[in-house]
Amino acid sequence: MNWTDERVEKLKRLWSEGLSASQIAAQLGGVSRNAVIGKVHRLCLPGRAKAGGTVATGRASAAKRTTSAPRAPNYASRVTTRTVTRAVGATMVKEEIEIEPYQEMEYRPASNVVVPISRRLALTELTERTCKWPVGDPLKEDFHFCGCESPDASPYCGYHAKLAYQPVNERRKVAARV
DNA sequence: CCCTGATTCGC
DNA sequence: GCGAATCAGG
Repeated sequence: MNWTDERVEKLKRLWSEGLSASQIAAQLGGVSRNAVIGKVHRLCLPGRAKAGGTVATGRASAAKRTTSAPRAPNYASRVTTRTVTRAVGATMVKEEIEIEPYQEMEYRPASNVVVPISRRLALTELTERTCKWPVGDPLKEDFHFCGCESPDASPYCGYHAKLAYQPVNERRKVAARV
């Protein structure tokens, strides 16, 4: 991939906006985060103030809110927290969300299925262990992938794996020709 | 183990 | 100039 003027400009912009090298690499496409960092140095762009890891974000003050119903006292408060970073226009949004394994306390519908919350990842941001279940219309802007954590080397999270590998189980296979 | 940026050095 | 490998850290 060539460092065209456009790409260099985009690099400068995103870097100044505080995006990480890997995220910039993802947005540019076709380059690694190392390439981005190397380019940043060659351009003599100002490095990150404090080296090593995350730029200071107001994580403490930012979103850490209890979104769901109160837990039953019996359940251990197993709360999965996950840090989601995404670029929204010209702003980096870094928030910590809480995902509770138990959707409801006692009210359990017949089908006890926990629908995962999509992380809305772009194609370039998928990794080995993110769910690659596509969501939405690929031709539209808001197309994205589930992006939830997928166990082992599975291409999908637990929920979407069930969907993916469940051919005709739902109903009794009337026309079972296999 | 996931991630971050920084540096080096062969190409 | 480029970027993978490596280093150093959270």
